Amino acid sequence: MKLATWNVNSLNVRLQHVLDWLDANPVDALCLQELKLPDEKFPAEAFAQRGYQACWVGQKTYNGVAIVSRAAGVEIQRNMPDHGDPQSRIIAATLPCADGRPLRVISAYCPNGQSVGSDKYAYKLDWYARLRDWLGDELRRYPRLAILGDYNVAPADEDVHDPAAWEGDVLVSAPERAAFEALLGLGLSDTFRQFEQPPKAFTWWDYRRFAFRRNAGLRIDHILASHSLAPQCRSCVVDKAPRGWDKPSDHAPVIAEFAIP
DNA sequence: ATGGCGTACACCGTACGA
Repeated sequence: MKLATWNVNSLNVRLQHVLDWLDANPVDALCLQELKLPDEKFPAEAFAQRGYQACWVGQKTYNGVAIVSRAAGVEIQRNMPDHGDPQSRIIAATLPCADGRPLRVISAYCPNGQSVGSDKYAYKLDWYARLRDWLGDELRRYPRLAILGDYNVAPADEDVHDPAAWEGDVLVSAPERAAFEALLGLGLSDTFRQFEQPPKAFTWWDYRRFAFRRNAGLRIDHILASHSLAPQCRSCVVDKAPRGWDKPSDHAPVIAEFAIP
């Protein structure tokens, strides 16, 4: 069972990249973020032609998340319940597994936060607190759970190309890292760190200043697995290739493989 | 200190991302 996540920075612009990537990487489920399109513009037919189902929650211009999967998802949850928040950042679905135990998959686009101390930063921390509360409920209902997405947090200095330059800045500030750690405290594992990894492994590189060429990136896209799923994780890797394609997303996909049927 | 690049909407400059 292979699960992947990719912030595509507009599915309108990146659809061909996603389809090409799926042809080469036929994962069981791909979580997408930053669709930047309304529900009625989601290209469900393009995925169906390749044997993929999808569920999504869109939004004009901003945000928007989806789960594209071989098997149809059930118990689909769009946004956190009682969220009272117009931003489309969460979708969850239950996928069947051959061993009869369901797998809960969540695609998450966590807020960026703009700058420390801004209104958007306060929204980010509040959103993380709501995510933690709701995830606690989800974990009780679905012990086998994976939450994949763009967390907009680099958890540790080794996830930052230049920790001194980024010190205290948005994406690495102590309150943001604490909010991320609080998710792990629910009983989730950062699957990437379950394995030996090359140094300077990142998932996002700024479009400006040749950041990708200089590998001046951050690791902000993560695959978290519950304690009943994490021991089955066999690998977690970043696929840097699409970041080098023509007109790329600024994020690269992350893929985790699990030893479940 | 700023903007640098890309996307969306459409006010063809401004908001936003990370």
